[in-house]
Amino acid sequence: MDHRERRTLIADALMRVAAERGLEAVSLRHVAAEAGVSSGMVQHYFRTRDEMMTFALSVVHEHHEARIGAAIAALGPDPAPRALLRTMLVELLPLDEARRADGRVALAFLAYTAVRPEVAAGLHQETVGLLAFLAGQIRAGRPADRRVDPDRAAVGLLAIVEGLGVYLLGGHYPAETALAALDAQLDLIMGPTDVGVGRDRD
Amino acid sequence: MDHRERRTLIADALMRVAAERGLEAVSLRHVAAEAGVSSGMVQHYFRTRDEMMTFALSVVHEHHEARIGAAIAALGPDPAPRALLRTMLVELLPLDEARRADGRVALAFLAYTAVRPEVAAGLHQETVGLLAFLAGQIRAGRPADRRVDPDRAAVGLLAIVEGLGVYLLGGHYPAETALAALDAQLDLIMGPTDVGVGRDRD
DNA sequence: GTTTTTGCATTGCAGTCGCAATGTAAAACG
DNA sequence: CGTTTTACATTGCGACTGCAATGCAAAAAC
Repeated sequence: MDHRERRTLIADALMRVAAERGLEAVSLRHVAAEAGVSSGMVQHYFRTRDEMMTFALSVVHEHHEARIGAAIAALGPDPAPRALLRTMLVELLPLDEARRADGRVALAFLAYTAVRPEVAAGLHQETVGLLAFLAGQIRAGRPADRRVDPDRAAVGLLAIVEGLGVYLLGGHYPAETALAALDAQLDLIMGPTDVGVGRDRD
Repeated sequence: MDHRERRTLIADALMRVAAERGLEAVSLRHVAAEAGVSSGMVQHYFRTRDEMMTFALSVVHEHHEARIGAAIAALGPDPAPRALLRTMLVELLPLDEARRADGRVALAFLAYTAVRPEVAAGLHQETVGLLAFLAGQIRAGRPADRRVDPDRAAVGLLAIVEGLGVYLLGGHYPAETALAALDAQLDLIMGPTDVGVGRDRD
């Protein structure tokens, strides 16, 4: 079993602890117990707690990307921009328990990095990439009569998803409300859809 | 000096600690030191740490409402719905250091309550009230030709502000980007404005 | 073979934590 | 007046923290 794999195993345990009891309950001993290993081993793979946290953050990042990639792949080749966007963004919402767990961890890390700006560089990169992709899809799928700036719309769309995620995690709304809001936003940006989205391009 | 006032004083110190070093640095001793009092006094006013946290959360909530109230009051009587909305929502964005500090605390509490659902009831109430107000303003200010559902639009608008706030706190974008996205969203919901309408501040 | 390195486990330590217990001075009260 | 209550301050304790140090068996290198 190689180094990276072990670290990931530990980071997964960290995320389970964080999802259940919050980041402040993440200690070397708790993580070790959750992973079913000795705390010495955790220390062997991460020399400091911060190193462990940073690595776990990168794992969250990978989960994120993997989820998006899988959702896109499941759409088949050449998906309509609107369908692609919706699929991606819905995937980012914490609608089931698995994504809720990831979401709680991500939220906790958000608060964590807000006070440790030096760790947040990776998150920043991810945001920029996502934004560019969203803007591209909006540009491709927006009807000609709409005067929306794709870049601004992308920022707004991503912010909506983030915000909805936060409110969902807080249990402030049910899933349908969030989905309705997301669809309404897509309508606003890309025009209301008829049946058979994006089939009628010329 | 009365009970409530003392508690608020301590809660303010708590928020300063939380804004600078995160909620995990909030301990009885740190808060006491920051407030310039003995830790025994803190304990006298809050029997447990959780009680202190919960009270501080309610103070954050009050700050929030006070800020919004002041912003609205500053607009004078009978403001245009769009201007009112924009003023309110801009006020919620962490654009200066004071609001950034509040925002960091709010974000930390968000992560905190995500794992302690029993504490989050107050936040829920606030959200519901805000949503109803936003929906009312959208309904009042939306041009007749737009087919937007005010309730969904309100959810979206609030989510955008929350999301933008999160990204601003993370330093992922500059203030102008967030403001541009907010204005673009208001354009989408309420129709594009002519030059000079509510576009000229902050 | 021996030696060195690797991969972990165990132990220990200084520091911090929440919180209870206790002390004390002033205020309120009868 | 004495007594009780309030408003703090101080001390202490057991639990927990990150982390260094050390131990130790197996693998790798020589």
